[in-house]
Order: sequence, then structure tokens, then C-alpha cells
Amino acid sequence: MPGTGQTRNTRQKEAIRAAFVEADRPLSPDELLGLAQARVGGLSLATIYRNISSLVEDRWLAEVAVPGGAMRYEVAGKAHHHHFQCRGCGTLHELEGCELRAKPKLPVGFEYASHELFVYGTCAACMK
Amino acid sequence: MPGTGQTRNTRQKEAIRAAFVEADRPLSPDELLGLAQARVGGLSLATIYRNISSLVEDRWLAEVAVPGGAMRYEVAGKAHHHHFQCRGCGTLHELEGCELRAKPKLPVGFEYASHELFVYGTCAACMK
DNA sequence: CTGCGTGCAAATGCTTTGCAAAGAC
DNA sequence: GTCTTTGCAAAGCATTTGCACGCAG
Repeated sequence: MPGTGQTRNTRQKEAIRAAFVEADRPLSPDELLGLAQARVGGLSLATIYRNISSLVEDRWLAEVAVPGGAMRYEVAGKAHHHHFQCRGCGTLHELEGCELRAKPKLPVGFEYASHELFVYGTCAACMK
Repeated sequence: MPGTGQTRNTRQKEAIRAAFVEADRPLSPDELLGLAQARVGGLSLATIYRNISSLVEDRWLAEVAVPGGAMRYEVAGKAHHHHFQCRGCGTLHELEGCELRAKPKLPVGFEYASHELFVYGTCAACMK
């Protein structure tokens, strides 16, 4: 049960945190595996998943659910923002601000809680 | 290979189409199984998936990818709209119109193509 | 030392596919 | 009767979990 006992700093967890800081965009477990393995060869996917869970519980990471894709994770604590997904390479990027005009009109009897906006297009790298 | 040979009208496919028309909201394969089995007992999940694929190819159904959830499908041919997901029961509902103020501002070098908005809250049935 | 974290492999859970039998036309 | 569609069961994938060993503290 993470959060109760000790939390040790392993090379693997260090590599994972570093990958998020350097990437500066939400990463999927697969993307993370590639980036973290560049630092710690032999790092396993199971370790990726376990550390992600741990970092989410510690609120160092936040989950970013993407329509029709694998879950992504980003460093937690950021202001309200949305995301852009590149149709070319599939990478997710942060967008600043929120272009929503007003709270959306809901059917009678429905109650609003929150919203998520996803923008699609082509990223700079894929435009070349 | 659907689309090439004959397409036969089976009780199963009829039940599936009827379920979509009656539900009047996007359905997941699981939800669809329940609704369609009420009409044709013993209908299998494999048949659900195969008919969904077939109906999507025929453009009678459209895919609705949901963040962090199973794919949903809705009757195709509707105008630009977005979706509401109930935090209580997980059902997806159609929303009319679009509250987006303007095309979102993207980082330099990025190109806009489209967007999707998801609204969360509580549906009328779960408010009781 | 103590026991948490890791790698491997097996186990899930959801979706897809192979195949023989049932059904549409 | 012919050829598509179905139901069942097995196969795929991505993610999760069990276990024995390795490493952090």
C-alpha cells in the first residue's frame, strides 16, 4: 500500500521523473518506457505502470484521459488547460487558456460539473 | 468482407439497429448487448462487435471515442455536436450546439484541424 | 539486515478471429 | 442450395498482479 510505508528512490523512478520533466508534455506508458529506458536500460513496462500509479497517488502526476487512446500522464499542479493531439504522430501537447464561451447548455434536469476540450491537427514536427 | 457481398437482414442486426434508434444516445458495445439481448436472447458479444463494424462501414453508425472509456457509437449523419457524460452512471448523451468561442490558439507551427468537447456532470436520472 | 521495488511471467479484461452450424434469400 | 451471419471458444493486446531476487536505507 503506497503512501503508508517508505518510498524509496530507485534509479528507475528517477529516470521516470526525469523523462516527464524533459518531455514537458503528457506521456503514455509506452512513450515513457522508451524515454526512461534511454536512462535505465532493461527497465520494464511493469515498473513503468507501478511507478505511474505511485506518482499519481503522490499527486506528482495527473492523469490525462484521451479519446480513443491510451491514458497519458503529466506533471500535476497546472492551471486549467486543455490538450492538442497531433494526427500525424499521436503525441499530446498542452494548450494554454480555454476558449469555452460559457458553461454548455445541458438538457433539463442535468447538472454541470466540468469539461474537457481536445483539439486535433498537426504538430510542428509533423508539418515539415 | 462487408460492403462487397450481400448484406442480410438478420434478427440480430435488426435488434441492434432498433436499440440505437430507441436509446437515442451513443451506446457502448456492453450497453448495446444488454439492450439488444432484450429483443434477441442469446445474442453474443461477438455479433455485437461484428455488426457495429459493419454498420460503421455502411456509415449508418459513427464512432464516438470517449476519454478513458470504451468506444461508443451513435446513428450517423448528425450536425456538429458534442457530448455529455454522467459521472454517476457513465452514460453518454448528445449536446446541441457548440460553445467554443473561436479556434483555439495553438503553439507556433501547429495547424488546427478539429476539436471535441466533453462535458461532465450528473444526468437527470442520477439526480433523483 | 529489513522489506520495498524490480524483472519476469502468468493472469486479467476487452476486443477480434477461426470454425462449424444455423439462417437468409 | 449457396453463401452470409451467428455462437462458442480460442487468440490478441494492453494493463495488472504474483513471486523470488536485488537494492535502498
